[in-house]
Amino acid sequence: MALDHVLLGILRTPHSGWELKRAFDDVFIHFWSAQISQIYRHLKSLEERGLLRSWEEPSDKGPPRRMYERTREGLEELRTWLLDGPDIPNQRLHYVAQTLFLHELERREDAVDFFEQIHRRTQQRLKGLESIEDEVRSGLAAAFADEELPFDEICGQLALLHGLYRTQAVHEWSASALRLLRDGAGLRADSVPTTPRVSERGAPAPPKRNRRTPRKEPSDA
Amino acid sequence: MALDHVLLGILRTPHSGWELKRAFDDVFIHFWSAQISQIYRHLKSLEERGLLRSWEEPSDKGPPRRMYERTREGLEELRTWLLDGPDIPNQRLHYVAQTLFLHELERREDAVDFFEQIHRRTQQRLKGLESIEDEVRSGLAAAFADEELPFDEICGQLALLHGLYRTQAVHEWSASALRLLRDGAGLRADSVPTTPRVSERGAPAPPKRNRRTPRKEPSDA
DNA sequence: GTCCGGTATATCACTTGTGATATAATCCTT
DNA sequence: AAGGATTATATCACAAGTGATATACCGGAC
Repeated sequence: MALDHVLLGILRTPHSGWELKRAFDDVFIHFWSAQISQIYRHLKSLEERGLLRSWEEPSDKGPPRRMYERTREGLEELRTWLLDGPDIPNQRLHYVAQTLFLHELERREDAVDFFEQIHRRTQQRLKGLESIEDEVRSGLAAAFADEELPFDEICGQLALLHGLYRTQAVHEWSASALRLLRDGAGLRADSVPTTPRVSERGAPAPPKRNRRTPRKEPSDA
Repeated sequence: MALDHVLLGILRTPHSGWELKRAFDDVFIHFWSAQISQIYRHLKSLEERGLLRSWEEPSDKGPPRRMYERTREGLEELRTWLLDGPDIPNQRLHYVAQTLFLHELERREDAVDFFEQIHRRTQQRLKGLESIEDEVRSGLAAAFADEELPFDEICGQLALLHGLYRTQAVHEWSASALRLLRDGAGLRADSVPTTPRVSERGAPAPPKRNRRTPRKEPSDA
C-alpha cells in the first residue's frame, strides 16, 4: 500500500499521528491526502509489522502523544518500493471526464464558465508557486556553484518542480480551451514544441471522424 | 459519486456492461479506470434510482446482454454535476511521493534510473499521442474554416488535448530532473515562460533553507 | 466432440478511504 | 469557574474500489 510507504518515508524522523495529519493537510496536500483516521489505522498496522517503533512522550499542550519512527526494516521496505520503479496507477481525473460531457449542457456559456473556473484556479496556484520557483532556482544556483545541495533537498525541489510543470500544463490547457470555445482558435502559440516529431506536416489534413484508436497503456500522471 | 456521472455521460447511447468495461480499458484509460464488478454495481443502483433504463438484447456472440441507456432524469443528474463546476478532488500522485524519498536510496544511479523510466514512459506515450495531435489540429482547421465542428467532438478533442499537455509536462519534468541529477543543470531552457510574473528577477538569490510554507488549497490535477 | 478463448453477467471477500463522533488534557478568555 | 479552542488518540459505520471466482453461451481449432 502506497500510504504505508509515504508514512515510512516521512518517519525517518519521529512524528506523532497528529503531526502527520498536519503534514498531509499542509505540505503534502498537492500530491497526497489522508484522513487522520486512516493515518492511525496505518500507523498501528505498520508497527505490528515491525516497520515502525513507537513510544509515548509528554506534550507541551494537550495530552501525551505517541511518537512513531521507522525501523531498519521500515527503511528496507521503503527502498523496495522505490527500487520497484515509478508507481503510476490509473488516475481518476474527474474534471477531464466532465470535459468530455460538457456538450450536454444547454448553454455553451456554461462550458466556457467551466474552463474559466479551472483557469482562475490554476492562475491562483501558479501565483503561490512563484516562491517555490525562486526556491528551486536558488537550489539550482547552489548546485551550479558546486555548493552541492544535500540530495534530500534536491528531491524536495524536484517534487515542487513537478507541481509547477503540471499546474502550468493544466493552466495552458484551460487557456487553449477558452480560445477554442470563444474565438475558434485553439492550441497555444508554441504548440507542442517538445514532442519528438517523426513526420513534418504541411497543410492540416481534413477532419477524420469516427476514428477509434484503442490505447492500452495507463496514463502518465 | 463520480463514476455514476461518468456512466451517465457515456450512456447517452445504449451500452452493455461489457461494452462499458471495454471502453474503460481502451479509450477512457487515460483519465479513468473502473473494474467490471464496480460497473455492474453502479449500473444496478443507477437503474434503481431511475437514472438509467435497461432491456435485454440477443448478442451475436455469447449470451444475451442487458443494454443500458440513461433516462431524462439521468441527463438532469449529469447536468447538475457539470454545472457544479470542475470536480478536482485531491489526487494521490504516488510517483511524486516517491520522488520526495529518492534520497533514501543507497546508489544515486538508482534515482537517475527512476527518472529515466518516467522519461521513457512519457516519451512513448507522446509518440502515441502524435496521431491525436493531428486529429486535434484537423478539428481546429475545421473550426477555423467555419465548418463548425459538432460541440461533442470539440469536447472530445479537448479531453485528448489535456492528455497531451499533461504528458508533455511530466516528460519535461523528468528531463529537468535528469539534467539536474546528471549534469547539475536543471530547469528546461524556456523555463517557466507562461507563468504570470509579478516580479522580474536578476541574479538568483542565495538558497534559503528550512523555509516552511504551508499551503491549504488542493492540487490542480 | 471437446477444449479454448472471447463474450457476458453476477457475486463475494477484502482493502482502502471518508466522515462522524467520543474522549481527554491543556490553555486562554470571560 | 465555565466555556471554547487546540492538541491528541481512537473507533465506528459507511462508501468506493480491487481481485477472484462462478456461471453460461458461442464459435473455431484440433
